[in-house]
Amino acid sequence: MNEKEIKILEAAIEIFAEKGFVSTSTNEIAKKANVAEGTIFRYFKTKKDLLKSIIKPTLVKTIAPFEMDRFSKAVFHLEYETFEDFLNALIKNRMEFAKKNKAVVKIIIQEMPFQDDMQEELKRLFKDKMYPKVATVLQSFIDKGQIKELPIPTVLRLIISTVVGLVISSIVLENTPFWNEEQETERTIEFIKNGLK
Amino acid sequence: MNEKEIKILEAAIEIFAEKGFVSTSTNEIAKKANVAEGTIFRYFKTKKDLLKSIIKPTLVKTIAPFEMDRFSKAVFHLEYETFEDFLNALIKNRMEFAKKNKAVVKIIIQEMPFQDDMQEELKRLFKDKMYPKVATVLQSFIDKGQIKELPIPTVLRLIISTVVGLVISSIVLENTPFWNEEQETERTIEFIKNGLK
Amino acid sequence: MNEKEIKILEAAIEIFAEKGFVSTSTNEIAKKANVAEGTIFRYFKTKKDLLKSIIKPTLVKTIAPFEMDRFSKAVFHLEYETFEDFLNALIKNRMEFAKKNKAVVKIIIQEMPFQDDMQEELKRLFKDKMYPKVATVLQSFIDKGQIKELPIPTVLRLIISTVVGLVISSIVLENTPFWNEEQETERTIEFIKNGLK
Amino acid sequence: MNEKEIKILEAAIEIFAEKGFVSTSTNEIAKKANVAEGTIFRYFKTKKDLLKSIIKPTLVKTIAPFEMDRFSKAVFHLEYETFEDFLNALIKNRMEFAKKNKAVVKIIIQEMPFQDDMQEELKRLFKDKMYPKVATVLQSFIDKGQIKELPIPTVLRLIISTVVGLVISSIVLENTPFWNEEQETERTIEFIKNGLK
DNA sequence: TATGAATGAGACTTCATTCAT
DNA sequence: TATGAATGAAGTCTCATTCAT
Repeated sequence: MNEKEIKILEAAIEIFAEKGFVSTSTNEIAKKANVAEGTIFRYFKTKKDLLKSIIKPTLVKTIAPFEMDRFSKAVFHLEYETFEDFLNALIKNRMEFAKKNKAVVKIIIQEMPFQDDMQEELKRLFKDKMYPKVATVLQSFIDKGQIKELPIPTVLRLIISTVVGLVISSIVLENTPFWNEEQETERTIEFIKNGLK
Repeated sequence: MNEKEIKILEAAIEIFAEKGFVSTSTNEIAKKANVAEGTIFRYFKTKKDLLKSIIKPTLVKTIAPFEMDRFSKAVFHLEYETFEDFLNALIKNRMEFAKKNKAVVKIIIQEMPFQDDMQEELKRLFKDKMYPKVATVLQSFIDKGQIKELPIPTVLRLIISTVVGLVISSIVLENTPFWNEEQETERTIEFIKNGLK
Repeated sequence: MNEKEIKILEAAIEIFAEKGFVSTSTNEIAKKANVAEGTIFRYFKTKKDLLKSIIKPTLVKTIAPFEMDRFSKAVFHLEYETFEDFLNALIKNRMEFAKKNKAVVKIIIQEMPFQDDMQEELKRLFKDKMYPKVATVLQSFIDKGQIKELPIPTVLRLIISTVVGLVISSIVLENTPFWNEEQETERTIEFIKNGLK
Repeated sequence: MNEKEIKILEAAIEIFAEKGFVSTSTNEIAKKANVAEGTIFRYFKTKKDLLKSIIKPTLVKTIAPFEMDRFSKAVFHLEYETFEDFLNALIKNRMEFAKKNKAVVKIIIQEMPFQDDMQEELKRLFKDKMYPKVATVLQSFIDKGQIKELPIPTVLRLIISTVVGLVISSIVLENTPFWNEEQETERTIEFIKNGLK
């Protein structure tokens, strides 16, 4: 990927995250990226296209691990004897990812509700790639009696709510004296584990 | 409040929720409200002002109960012997409110990150009106041994994450066969209760 | 029709005729019309729309007479004993119209080849409204032996070519010493009459 | 002439004819010609220059014959006893040329009204090279009594109108069942001949 | 010689806001 | 009080042209 293209993407990510997609002008992006406004449109057909080019890779990388072997080994390998080990691996991995991609994650959360086409894609990715694998693993823990007998979607909802809450808190409170990330992560894992026991 | 003013607010709420604040034109609002575009600016100095007029009352109503006696009686009265009873009252009350104000809640969630002045106000409201009361109640449950020894902010974060997740699921999945609200509410309460035990 | 709307139309007609549709900027039109650029778009949704609003009425007025009674009386009434009388009425009437609408006629001739939708409409108008009536009249002159036995489309092509040539010459050479309109019109009528005898 | 230059010219002719000069982008031409956009500007200083390079040779070739010996022999040689023979030679020759250069002829007709410099050149060519020769020939037919006593410009206007009408019809209706070229050419010659008798 | 990335002027269009009625 | 025509700033995007490679 071209150097200017990268600079444009970086500038766009930063400003989109700060002011939102619609409130960001291409002129502003160009200035921050140190390119001419026209240059943006050489690399991205439209402004919307630029947004997609930002969101899609991160979306894919968010979901993708669930279908890859290495991650499977890291997170979903059934050798994990306990639900707690699984939660540990899952949360730490996703937390790290979210913090590395803080700005893009913010953009995704904020713009997704207005981007119907991307919503569709996200749903598809989730249903086809992520859900089946996660469901299998969770079911195995239910079978082993480590999680209470609940519908998988309910279990998933509760886990996701809590983890997303953790991620957002971590992003918002990062670098404040109120936030001890390791400790809060431990507590969150404990909370979920007990909540589902 | 004038009839036209109400019609403008209603129209704005509906469109803001659907398309977002920036992507909604005052012309569109005027048409839906059946008033002239100029009329909007008679009641609301600017478009941003209209947004504030929508968000603020709901924000206040979201927080206000925590300082009012009747709600205090309903939710925070220390006569609640158990944490479960408290959670029950809290969640059901907030769920009902969120669903009654679905559109405005959506607007608040989506626009708040970009409205620094309102963020400030929200923080103030939270810190001054809501947090002290909630903290007291939660502390009382900790003292009684119904909740684990954890910092109040952590407890609050975990509860709020889970409840917000419930509210969003309820709004998104409302009227689909996948969603049995009463059941999911019960399960969520159970989850929090056990998670914090 | 509003005064500003008229001023915009007049300005657009003048500049379109001079520089062509694509080479005319809305900014230029606005300046000539003494309105703000945005005002143009209150009255005409797009620039293309403005073009249509210019072309269509003239197109209709060009064709319309052929279906109206008063003009029929003037041009097509079968009381015209001779083909020459008919030609006289036709040519003088159309010449006058073309000169009154010089600029718009120029625009139509120049832009029509690139406006597929209008071409379609023109074809329809011609086939449904104009051709049938003209064909009837021409046939009657053939039957009376005043015109040679030729296919109607051929007759029409020859007449139209010659008349359009006259109109263009008249527009181009107007106000030059080389042009004596009355004389040239007479000669053209004579030319057609003899050519088809 | 370089191979790339030719490919550029060919591509430009095709697209100019289809979409018009202003609506054609150099990028589009480059793609169709299979060259880089910059290459266009190596051979033609500006886009306008490219247009001129297309129009000029055809314009010259349109006029040139009138000053060349071989054509003079073919068309203007005074050995032609009759006006009809002359018309025959003229029309068939010009029809063939127009059809061979259909696209460029279309471009000339459409762009000439907006290109003042080329208009000037065309006028000059016409006045200096074409008119004198044609006038001489036409005068000879008038003298022989084969054409009515009319001013030469008028005669020329009537002939040109009719022939241009024939050429356009031929281009537009080419390959439709409505068009029998040979027949229509004969009828047109007959029309002019009788019209001027 | 040929390329094509980069430019920035300028195109069309939208929209919050004003103000005469 | 209510209107809606008018504004013009600002937005997205296109394109002929340049220039380093």
